[in-house]
Amino acid sequence: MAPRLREASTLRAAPAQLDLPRQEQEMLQLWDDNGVEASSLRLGAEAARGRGTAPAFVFFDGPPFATGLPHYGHILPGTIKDIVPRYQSMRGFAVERRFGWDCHGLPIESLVEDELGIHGKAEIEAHGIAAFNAACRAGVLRYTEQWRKTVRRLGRWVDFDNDYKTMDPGFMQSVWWVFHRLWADGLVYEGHRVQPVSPVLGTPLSNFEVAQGPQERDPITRKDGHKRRQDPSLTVRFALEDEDASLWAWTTTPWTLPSNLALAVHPELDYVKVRVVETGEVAYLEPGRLADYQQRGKLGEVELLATLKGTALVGRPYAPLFPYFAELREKAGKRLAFRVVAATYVSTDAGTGIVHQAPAFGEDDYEVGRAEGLPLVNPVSLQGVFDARVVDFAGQHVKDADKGIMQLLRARGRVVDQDVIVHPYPHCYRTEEPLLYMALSTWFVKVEQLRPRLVANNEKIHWVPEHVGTGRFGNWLGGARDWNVARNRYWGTPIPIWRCDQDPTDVVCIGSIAELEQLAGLAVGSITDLHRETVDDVTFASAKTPGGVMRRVPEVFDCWFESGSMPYAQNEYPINEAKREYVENNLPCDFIAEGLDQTRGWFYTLHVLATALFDRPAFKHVIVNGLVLAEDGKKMSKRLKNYPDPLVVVDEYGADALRAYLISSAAVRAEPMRFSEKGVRDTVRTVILPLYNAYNFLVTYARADGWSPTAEDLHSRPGGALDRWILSRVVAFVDELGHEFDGYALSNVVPAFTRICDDLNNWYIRRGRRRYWRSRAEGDGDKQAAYATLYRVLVTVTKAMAPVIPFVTEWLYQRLVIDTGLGATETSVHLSRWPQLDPTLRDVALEHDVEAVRRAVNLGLAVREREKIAVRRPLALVTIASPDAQVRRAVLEFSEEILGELNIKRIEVAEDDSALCSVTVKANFKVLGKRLGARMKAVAEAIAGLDPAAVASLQRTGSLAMGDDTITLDEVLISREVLGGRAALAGEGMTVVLDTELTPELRREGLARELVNRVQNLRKDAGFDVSQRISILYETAGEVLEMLRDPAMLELVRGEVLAQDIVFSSTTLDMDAEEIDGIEVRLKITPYVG
RNA sequence: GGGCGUGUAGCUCAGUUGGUUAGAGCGCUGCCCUGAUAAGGCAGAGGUCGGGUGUUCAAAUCCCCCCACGCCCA
Repeated sequence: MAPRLREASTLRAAPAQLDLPRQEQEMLQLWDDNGVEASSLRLGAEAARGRGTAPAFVFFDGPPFATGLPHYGHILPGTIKDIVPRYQSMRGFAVERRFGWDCHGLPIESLVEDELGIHGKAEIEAHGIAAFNAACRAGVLRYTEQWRKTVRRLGRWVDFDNDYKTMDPGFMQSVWWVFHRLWADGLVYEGHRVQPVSPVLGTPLSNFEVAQGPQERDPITRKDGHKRRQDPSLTVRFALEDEDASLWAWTTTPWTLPSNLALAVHPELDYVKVRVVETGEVAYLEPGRLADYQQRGKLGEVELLATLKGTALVGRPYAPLFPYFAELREKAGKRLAFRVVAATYVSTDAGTGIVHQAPAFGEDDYEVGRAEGLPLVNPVSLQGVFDARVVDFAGQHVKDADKGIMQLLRARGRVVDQDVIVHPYPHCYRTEEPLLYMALSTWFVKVEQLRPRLVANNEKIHWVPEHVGTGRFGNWLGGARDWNVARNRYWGTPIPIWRCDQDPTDVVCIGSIAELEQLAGLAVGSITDLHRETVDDVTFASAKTPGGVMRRVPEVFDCWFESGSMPYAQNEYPINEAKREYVENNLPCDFIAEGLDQTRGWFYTLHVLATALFDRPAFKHVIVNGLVLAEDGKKMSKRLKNYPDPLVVVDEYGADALRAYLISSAAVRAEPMRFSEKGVRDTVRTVILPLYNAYNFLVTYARADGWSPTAEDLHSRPGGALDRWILSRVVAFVDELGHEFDGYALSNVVPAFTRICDDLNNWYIRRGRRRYWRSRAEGDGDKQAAYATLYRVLVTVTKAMAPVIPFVTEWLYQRLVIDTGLGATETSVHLSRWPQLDPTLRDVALEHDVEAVRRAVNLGLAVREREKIAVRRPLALVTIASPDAQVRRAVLEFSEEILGELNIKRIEVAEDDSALCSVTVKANFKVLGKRLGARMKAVAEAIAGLDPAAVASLQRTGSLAMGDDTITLDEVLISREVLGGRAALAGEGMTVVLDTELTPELRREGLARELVNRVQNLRKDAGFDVSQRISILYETAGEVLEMLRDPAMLELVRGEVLAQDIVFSSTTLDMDAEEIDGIEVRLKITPYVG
């Protein structure tokens, strides 16, 4: 097949100046102008509505909080969330990609509180829930335009127009449906949880809010903690009722003592009964703690009366410190409170080893109380004020009451020791006042009961990396606790539970708007929103309690409950009948991707709800990414400004480079990565430019030759070894890439790409260069094969990489395929199909051959380096010796490449290298160790000491008797070392020897090549086009002058540098002075004007 | 305090079921090549494999302890 030459090429000229960010902007414009993104997204949306023909690949996008700006923590998962759907689209699937917004919750409420200048329950309610929520609604989407801009600029295709918002009534109604289903299945109950309360705000705080509070680094342990504060350190005696002795207990919160209901001991620990010599008091406590009190001078001499295990104390009754709850002492004739209980959390780090229990005021206390059947006594309001039951301190703030409580106890002789302690303690993030922990009523989902199903369903999920699923997530599921889904907040989906004002046990759960309208006697369609300001006022008559009015409980949902409901709620399931089937058919979804921090967040809530509702996992494949840290290894911080703005980075280096950089990092394997701008810059050089350069080469010569690609060029089967080799490599590359994409192993993609670029640029093009320069002979089939193969390789690699680097691949595709009219019907690489190559193009043996050849070349170049012989200087002969027949064949097949790379005239191959090398033999530990075990050491020494004759025999016959053993050839490793005094090197499977003898002819040619080099440098400096013909004026002397008088050499120089004439001149002044082997050469080159 | 992960060259990371002299890319230094490249090639320097024990003929790899860092939980 002859190339069609001398016509104008259909390939557009490459731009003089490469400007990747500008090209990306042009591609964005192109996608907009041609509706490319929209068309890809439309396919997915159609599949979601049950229309369209392509099968659906279902992707769920986790909703970010709409109150922050996008940063690298979003860009990394965003890139992953773009690559996979792009790949699946090219594979022929329709991928719906709806962006989601997490609109509810504390972040926006906090912002609005700041903006309105109001804080806490009382102020918000005074302001009005309707007004407060209106402010949240108005403010929550403030950054959506910036998100859209950033996401678009990064090349992520996602549907913003058809987005979902957790504050949409349809979404919220589905959340109600989800909760109602759980309710109907008996998975919801009302219970208590000990929560931190900010008394000034009068509200419980979330963990998130607690973490916003003051954080100090402990000067000694260097651990981050809460703010340090001074608290009382009080040791109190509790009088036993069955013995004239007391139990000593320690507390830093005297205000919890009025609510004391029990004392806890560790059942396994030893306790002592002692008599204090000074006072005669008999007391129980843990001996190590006793010693501590003595050491600190708090206690004098004691007399040991007995030693006993904690279990021996369990059940013993003591007198209540205060009378307030004394009636709880017994219930139905059985001791209920004021007794010793066992608890394994009791430690000997501080206190007495006997721990005061107030079940309402501590997590551990609460659990112990629950296990022991103790009642829950909480005489403290959310404002931190004692109620009437604590008669002596009623109306006082608990922290203020501490002093009075201590005075009272001291007056009654109950205080063993009073001191102060400085310790870290959580404080309110707004008021900086200490938080109080107290048990509050809330609503729970019974997750503990679901554990076995959660674990079983997790086994169906493909986690990347695997250990997150088996380790972190799996462990978390195995120990999952019941989920507190209620929050005492305002801007959220209200919990749809209505309770009777007469009978608190009379409750109903509402599952839809229609149901509520019907119960409340409202017109169908009259409720158009579900936020608190709308539904809090909806009441109806109790069905059970005559005269009772049903009112909604005040709480809203944890916003994680909403995001976990996203698979159903984004499609308004099950109310929206049009999408019902789609939702049901596509559970679990195919793919999600988020950060490691979502293990307890979105991953978990999706999984819990999918298991509870459908007993299925929520997703099939998940990629978990790690945290993106700043270059200094610290968290990225706006305040520290320790990272560059993403949009600035993109404007400087392009989104492709940023994407390729992120996707190649450890962060796609859930490990933390350090972001560095330099890393992005290097990615331009090592990833983007190699592909562009290969393209640039093709275009340069195709245009010079007037070559244009045809559709056949994408299917031809070239005969030449070099062409067959690169096609084989491309087949391998596409296979590898497809395998990585299919396995969601994105971190391997870019390394595979750089390998194929290396093969293409540094071997295929480099070795094939001259095929493109030859004269424009008609009927030059090899030239056509060269163009066609290079073209095909570029198109294939471009398509294969399109999901990862969508801009430069589109730019190339437009030039390679669309411009040349070969684009079939699609207008974008992203609407084309993933490359599918004929697998018979793969030739593994050929790939091995080229590896051996490249090894031989490297050895040859290393010899030249060592011998200090420049590659420019031709040599006469290279000998490659190898016992491997395959290597020898490969060397002969590619002798032209070897000779060209090494600049040598002739090649010889040899089988026997024994004259060149000494052979050393070593045991192959891996093979032999398995067989010999402990005898390994001795045999290895014997093998190392074998004489050359024995080694030769082993090589010849394949085995050798050694004492009692017989070793075989594959049980040893033979290495070669070139004998001294030769220009040779031995490598894996071969020895390369150079003949360094220089004949006068070789010497002359070397000088000619030097001259060519000087002229080429001048051409480049002058900026001449590669096909520009030139005239040369020169002045020189000696050997160089002699060389130029040799017609053959003159011709060589002329041909290499495209010189029309080479003329000696001693007159021109503005010549460049060069030097070759100490001889001055003065040169002037000018464009040839024919 | 618990769970999970990480610790290997100046930097970013590979390192299979334990097995020869621990590798790659980038960076650095030197040399070289260039009729595409914002390039490329060859070589060199640079490692107590976080520390310590143990198991083994043999440990970066397996056990135990410790240290540091990260995330989540408490």
